[in-house]
Amino acid sequence: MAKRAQTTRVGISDVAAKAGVSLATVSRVMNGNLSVDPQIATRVRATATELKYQPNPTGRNLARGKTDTVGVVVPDLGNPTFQSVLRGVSRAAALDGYRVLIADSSEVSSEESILASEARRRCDGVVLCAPRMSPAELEELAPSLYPMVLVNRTTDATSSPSVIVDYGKGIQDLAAHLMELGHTRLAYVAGPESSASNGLRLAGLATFREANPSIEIQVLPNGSTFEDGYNSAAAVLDSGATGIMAFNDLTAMGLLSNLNERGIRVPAELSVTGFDDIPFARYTTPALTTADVPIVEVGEQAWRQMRDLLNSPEGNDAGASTPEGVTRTFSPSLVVRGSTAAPASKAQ
Amino acid sequence: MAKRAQTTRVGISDVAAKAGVSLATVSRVMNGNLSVDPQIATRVRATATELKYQPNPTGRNLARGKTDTVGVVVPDLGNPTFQSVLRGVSRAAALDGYRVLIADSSEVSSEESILASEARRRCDGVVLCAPRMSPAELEELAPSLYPMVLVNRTTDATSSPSVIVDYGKGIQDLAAHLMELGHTRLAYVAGPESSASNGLRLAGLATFREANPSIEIQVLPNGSTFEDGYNSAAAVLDSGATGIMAFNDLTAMGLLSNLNERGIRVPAELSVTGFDDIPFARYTTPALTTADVPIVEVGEQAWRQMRDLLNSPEGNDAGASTPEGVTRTFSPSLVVRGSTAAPASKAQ
DNA sequence: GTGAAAGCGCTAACAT
DNA sequence: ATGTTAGCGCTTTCAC
Repeated sequence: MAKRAQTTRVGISDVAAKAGVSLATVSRVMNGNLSVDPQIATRVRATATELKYQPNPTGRNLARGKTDTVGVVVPDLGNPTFQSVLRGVSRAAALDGYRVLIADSSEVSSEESILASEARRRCDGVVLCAPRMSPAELEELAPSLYPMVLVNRTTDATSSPSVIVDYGKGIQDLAAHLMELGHTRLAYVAGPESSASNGLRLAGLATFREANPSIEIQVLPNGSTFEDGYNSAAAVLDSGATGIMAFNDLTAMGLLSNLNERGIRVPAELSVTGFDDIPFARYTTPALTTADVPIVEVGEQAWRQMRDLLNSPEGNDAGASTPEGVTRTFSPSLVVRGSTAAPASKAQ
Repeated sequence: MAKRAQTTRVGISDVAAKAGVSLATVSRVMNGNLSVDPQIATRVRATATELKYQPNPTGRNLARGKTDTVGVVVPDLGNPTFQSVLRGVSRAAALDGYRVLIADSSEVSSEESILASEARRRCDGVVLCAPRMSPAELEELAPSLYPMVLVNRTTDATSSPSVIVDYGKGIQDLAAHLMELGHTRLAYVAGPESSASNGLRLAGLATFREANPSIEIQVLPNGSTFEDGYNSAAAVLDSGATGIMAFNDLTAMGLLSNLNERGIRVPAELSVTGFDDIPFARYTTPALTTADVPIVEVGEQAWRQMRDLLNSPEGNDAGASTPEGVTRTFSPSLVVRGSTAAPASKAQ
């Protein structure tokens, strides 16, 4: 037990005593239960205010079997994408009276499962961003994490809802844009190989290739940072392509920077596109044509899916078979700015 | 009570029964209490693993009177500064087995106090980032938030520890750098008036002025975004100053962008400095001279202060008078790059 | 070294 | 409409 050297923390019983009612009544009043005499309710509320009584959430949590908290598991809190997802979840959840507990695995993927389970135990559900986790591991983990909402991936194990960004469509839109401009030789400056969203872009390009056999698309292995983009310039120039699709805005900006130093004019000699539409994209010289990814909305939607799960009749216990296999897809939207134009001489 | 339509959640009693010991023993084993016979301990652990038993944190929290969770209150999760503080706290706290609960007031300062109190009740302590909260409100709130650590501000009410960035020193370093370069007419393109860190920069400049009466420093009211910086160009040029200190890197970059469009050469005609040293700062043209703010470290330090408070003999109850009035200050460090140089003709 | 039992602060049957 | 009471799942005295 807890024979604590307690100071003066006000508990529900203090209020009950002072207001001359039972604990249950105080509890009812505090929870807005209408079945309390208005007069008494008022008196109890006054007493609570006077005593500065604030219900202890832990006690409540234990009694109600829920915490009004949702966990958000991310591989890296330094990554703008996950920061935005987190923000989206946090704000949307707050509107429903829920809070967010963070679980940052700091890129240590071996800890991811443990972290996620831990978070799940402390919360009513988990929003999982685990792009690198193997499908097998995810499948094994999924049941114990229910209710769970997946971001940017799906799983068959449990029919957990997913919120995903259609990176494949985004890159296709970009490729189509370049094609329509008259480019016939394109190059994709790829992201990290381990990146799931890079895989999605690659798949999108494969689709595009099939539909447009006349267009050449080279894939140039690269990374995800500004510097990676900067360092890709030589390969880009060697490729002979006139339409360059960078993995994201950051690499596009790095590329732009190097190209500028070399005196290569964009978009006159080379068209360049980014991906994400980060705030800076509009301020590069020239302003960057890119695909806007509504990532905060992804977080908001993830919360909504979670809320539906939490409110579903199935209840929130582990293992149960569940109905909600919903996948919500967000499509990036093409944002045309100054970094793309018709190719210099060639086609068109 | 809770006559729940419970499914098969494994509790401590299940383990106790199956292992043929008492609840207390299982608890002791799970908590690494050495006073348990090694043989029994092993058996209990095996049973726990077999049953996939995981202690319920809520029950633990209630019994122990603590949650192993710290709340981080921020005015805006979209602001890179707070994102970094959050990240610093989260990672440092994780190393000590603590988790982070987010409270994002979404700039609604009227909710800030309530949010902070709410967070405090759910957690063992609170890291408060509330730059706009009035000193009076903070003073009133502080006692009920204990243990609390303040970021970028102090209060006298409770002697809560603070972790602050010395923006005043940073801007003075920048001014001194320009002065040493030979500039005698400086201009500070200010941030938002409501910004506390802007006030700190202003105060730093006042100090600098006193120490260096021969240097002229104009203050040009402005904002905090890239666009604000862009739009400040006219005023900057009108000022006649040759050394320009922007509120932060973003506004510096906006200014740079406009200056570039006008064909004004930096640093040949005008020297420009930023503040923060965001990752992009090194990639502008020319690369930005700025003051690096170790903001993630601020978050980490905030956690350490919190940990000290949590471990202090005073215990973590409200109202108690406490010893720790420690303020930890981080000084920005000057980062000289290409955007500053000796003035064209004038002095030197 | 181990178990029995008393809580931690609250909610929710159930009875009145 | 209100009170009584039995828990929620765990920790921790206290006695053995």
